[in-house]
Amino acid sequence: MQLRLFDTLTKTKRPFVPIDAANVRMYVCGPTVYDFAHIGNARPAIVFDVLFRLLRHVYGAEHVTYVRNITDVDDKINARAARDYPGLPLNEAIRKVTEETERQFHADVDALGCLRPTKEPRATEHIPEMRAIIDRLIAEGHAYVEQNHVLFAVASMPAYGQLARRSLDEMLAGARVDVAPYKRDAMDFVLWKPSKPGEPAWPSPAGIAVEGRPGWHLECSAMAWKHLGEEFDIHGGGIDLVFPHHENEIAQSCCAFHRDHMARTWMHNGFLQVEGEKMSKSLGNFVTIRSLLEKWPGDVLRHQMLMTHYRQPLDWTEKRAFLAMQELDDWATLIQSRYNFPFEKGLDQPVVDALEDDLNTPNAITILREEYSKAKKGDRNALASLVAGCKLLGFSHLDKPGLFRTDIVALNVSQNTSDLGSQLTALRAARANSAFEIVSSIEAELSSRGLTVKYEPDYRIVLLDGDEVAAKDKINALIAARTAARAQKNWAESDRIRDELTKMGVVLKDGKDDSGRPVTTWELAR
RNA sequence: GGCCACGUGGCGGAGUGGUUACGCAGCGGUCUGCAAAACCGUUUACACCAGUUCAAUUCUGGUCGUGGCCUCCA
Repeated sequence: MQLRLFDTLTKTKRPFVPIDAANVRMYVCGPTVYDFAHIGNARPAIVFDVLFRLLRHVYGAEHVTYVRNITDVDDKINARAARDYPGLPLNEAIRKVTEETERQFHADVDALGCLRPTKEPRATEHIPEMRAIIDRLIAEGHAYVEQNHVLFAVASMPAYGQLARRSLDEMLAGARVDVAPYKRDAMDFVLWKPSKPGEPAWPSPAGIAVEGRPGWHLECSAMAWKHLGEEFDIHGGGIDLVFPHHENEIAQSCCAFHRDHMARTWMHNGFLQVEGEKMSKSLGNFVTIRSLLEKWPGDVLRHQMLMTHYRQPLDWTEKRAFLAMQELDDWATLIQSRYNFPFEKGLDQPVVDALEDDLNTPNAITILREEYSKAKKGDRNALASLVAGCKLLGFSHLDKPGLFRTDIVALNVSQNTSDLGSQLTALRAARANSAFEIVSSIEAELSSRGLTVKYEPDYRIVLLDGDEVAAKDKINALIAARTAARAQKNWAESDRIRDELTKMGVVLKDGKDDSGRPVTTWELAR
């Protein structure tokens, strides 16, 4: 099957043909580094990571270049720097803010299982490229200088508005913003603007006396040009970037380089809501990736994202996260019990086919469910396909036992085990993400309740309010007593013992071994 | 106000001009002393109204609802 992608510019799903199959080039708009990334930011990171993995699979890992920029010059960064480091010179404070935020961003997307892009250019390292683009645009009448600003003249580009599918007339009719006095046309946008005193500043283009800094849209044109060339294959980002950001990138790059296209394919992921509401600071539901990673393993958040097609709207809910965790837990439990890592054969073509159909991850997951079902019945090939498919989708912790499971042993029945469940979930996620401060704080709280946390070699976490060996002995003794009672058909005693174990958080499963003899196994309640 | 998406069974979520999506939950069954687990089977759907068509959940128009962009928020 041939890779097909939906292109926002033409609004069609069509075969993807790279300009150069030996170097497939993709650009995705990255974060502006001034604050923790929120769950909405996680969506493009994960979506385009899957595309990156797919492209690497199809064209070879060494034949794909994925560039995701870091915007490190921005008004909000300046404001944050001034707020957080009032004592420092602004430029130094800005550096602290951007470095810290970038570090945090990387930790977050790493935990979500995203591969690092091939290149992560920073805007401030591409001022010469931006200046070069500005010079070209001015020389050719696509941009003009006015009151120390450089502005792009949208009237100079007939195709302006093509991506967003709105004409200049429509935009002017719908405009709700006062037009800045230095603009010739209401829709003209800033390529360069003067810096305020103390702000980051670079020498301005000819005709401007004061130093200045670039406009946001220009940064991406410059970085894409530098690292991917004048024209490349795929440009991605959130759907809210279509206008004006991507529209303006197209205007800048196409006019500067005399190209009909900046990118051959434009891809946009749908918007994300949280618990049915728009995420906003004013509503108090601004959810950071970091805060979710304290409760859920990164793979669970990834699975939850991929359950929905990337172009659909997605509602992030706790309930859905739980579904995602339950399914991954089932898969991981099966894989760990039967699979010898690192065995990496058996990638299932239907999974690849699903992804090649405009990144249809929900269908890919459906196929993995079929493989899971077959693997449960002993099909080794299906098991290998499940593992390989999970790997292609970027699930990175399915080989770590117990990662998704909550294990409780509360020997003292007075403990409230339902509360312990959420504590253990948080503890497990924190360990998975190396958030050791959080681990310590949870351990301390549990300790204050007289509970000891034990980390089993098989990654299970066991909570004890007594001696561990004694706990297991007690469980085994109770099971043995129950087995004896059952042998004598003393059902009352058998059920009494089972109830006692249930109160301890131990769930019994009666089965038979290979030779047909009755065997009772137990697991800890979820 | 202008432009653009989305609206599928209890929940999540694909897809298609006529044919079982799938997962969770539910229900029934098998197995179990009972229960749990496991396995098998299975009910419920395409927001509303009109149109095109032999046939529409799928195409077209309208209505309602939700959301996005037009304010350097993915």
